[in-house]
Amino acid sequence: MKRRSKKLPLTFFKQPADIVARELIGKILVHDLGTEKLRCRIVETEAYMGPDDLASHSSKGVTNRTKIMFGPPGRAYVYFIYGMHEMFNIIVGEAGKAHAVLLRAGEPLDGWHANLTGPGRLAKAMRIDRSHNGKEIIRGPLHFADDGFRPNQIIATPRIGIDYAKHWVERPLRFIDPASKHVSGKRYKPPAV
DNA sequence: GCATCGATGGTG
DNA sequence: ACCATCGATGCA
Repeated sequence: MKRRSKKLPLTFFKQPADIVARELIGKILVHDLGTEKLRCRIVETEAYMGPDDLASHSSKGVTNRTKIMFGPPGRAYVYFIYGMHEMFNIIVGEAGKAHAVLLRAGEPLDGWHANLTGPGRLAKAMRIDRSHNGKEIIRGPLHFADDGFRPNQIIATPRIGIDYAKHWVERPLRFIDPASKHVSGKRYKPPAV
């Protein structure tokens, strides 16, 4: 049976990035394309804590690329990297603080067969690209929902691929559902039983 | 299973 | 000259 789900309100996204990143684990990302509705369970996120965070693009200040990060929460920040991948973030926190949450992995729902393990694959499978950059993603076809599911456990680890970020490298700002088989990376192994 | 490498283009 | 990645390749 399918649980009833509710859209997450804007107030949810006004919290700091580390809070939102943790709370998004177990929630649902929805992209309504009209002909079909793509849904996945979020199992991995990362928090980027604003200009002081040396891993965050916002640490470069306001540029053409990062200006969206300094705007109001609830909008998408989608950027292109390594010549082939689009990364999907949501701007959170107070406007101007440039907090953001990167969506790193999800589990396909509704019998959908897709690989959403890793940020590039998640964005591609969910059909999110640079055309969504700056778009409001609370009430529109792209939004987040809560169906009442709660992971048994949520674990924080260091973030992936930010070795240049000095003392921010080891900060536990990556959040995962360790029970999911769709988490990316190799930094966390569940303890052997 | 794990390590290494190259694709490929936006960015400052 | 990098880079919030991924898939292929080599070797075990």
